[in-house]
Amino acid sequence: MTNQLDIVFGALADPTRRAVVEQLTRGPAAVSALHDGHDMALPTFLKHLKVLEESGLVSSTKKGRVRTVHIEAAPLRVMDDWLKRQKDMWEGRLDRLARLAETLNEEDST
Amino acid sequence: MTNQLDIVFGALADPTRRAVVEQLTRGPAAVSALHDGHDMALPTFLKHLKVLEESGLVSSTKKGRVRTVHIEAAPLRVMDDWLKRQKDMWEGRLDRLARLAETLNEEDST
DNA sequence: CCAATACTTAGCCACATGACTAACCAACTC
DNA sequence: GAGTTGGTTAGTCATGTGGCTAAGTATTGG
Repeated sequence: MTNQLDIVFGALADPTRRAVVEQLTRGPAAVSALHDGHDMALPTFLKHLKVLEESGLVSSTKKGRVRTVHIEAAPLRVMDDWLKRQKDMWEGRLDRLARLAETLNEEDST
Repeated sequence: MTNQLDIVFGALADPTRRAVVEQLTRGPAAVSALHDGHDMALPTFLKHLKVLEESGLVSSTKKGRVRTVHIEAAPLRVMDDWLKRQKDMWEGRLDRLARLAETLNEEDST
């Protein structure tokens, strides 16, 4: 039962990978350009890219010897939806509590 | 450089822990109540709770022998902000691209 | 006070993850 | 066509993660 959310949240639970996503929101980039500024060996970096790609957060195409990577919006939306659901449920509960408190208050003063 | 986002995303990259968060949006609950329905040994489950608590997503208080767990909104907001930033940047870029395309089109037809 | 309840601690194990080096392949460039 | 550039594959290693059992502590109910 390995949910897509597992993989997407997991992919973003790493500063290198989040940095790549942030960078890609400014436009597609080649692997080596993305690698610049990250102080780690290229194969290590490539593994991070692979994790991102398998999560669906990113896709890539190769032309000649250059692989270009671009961001994909869908998984971000899936996460956003999940977060929104939790927020709505939580706030709904707070509302109900507030109403309940008021009801009790009224009964108290009558 | 271990960011809070690392820990929060990491905490939610597990179905058991997400289920706990979902359950807690419906109100606080005792450890054993949360454990019900999760097919794993209690110590294992407790480790998940510890991860959630260390991420700040959840806090708990003990009264007598019962520990009650409640959700905390702040970390969810931090994540939401990060996601929103990415979305805004990404959509901003798409807008700029669209404008650019139009400009090129005009130049094309003049 | 004895037993059941509700965690808690300790210790073990298998597998996943993030890092590295070394060596390789495939395309441009001169 | 020889060398450089851009990426890939393979293999190793240390540490982290998620699971377990067994045994312990501290309330609470009878």
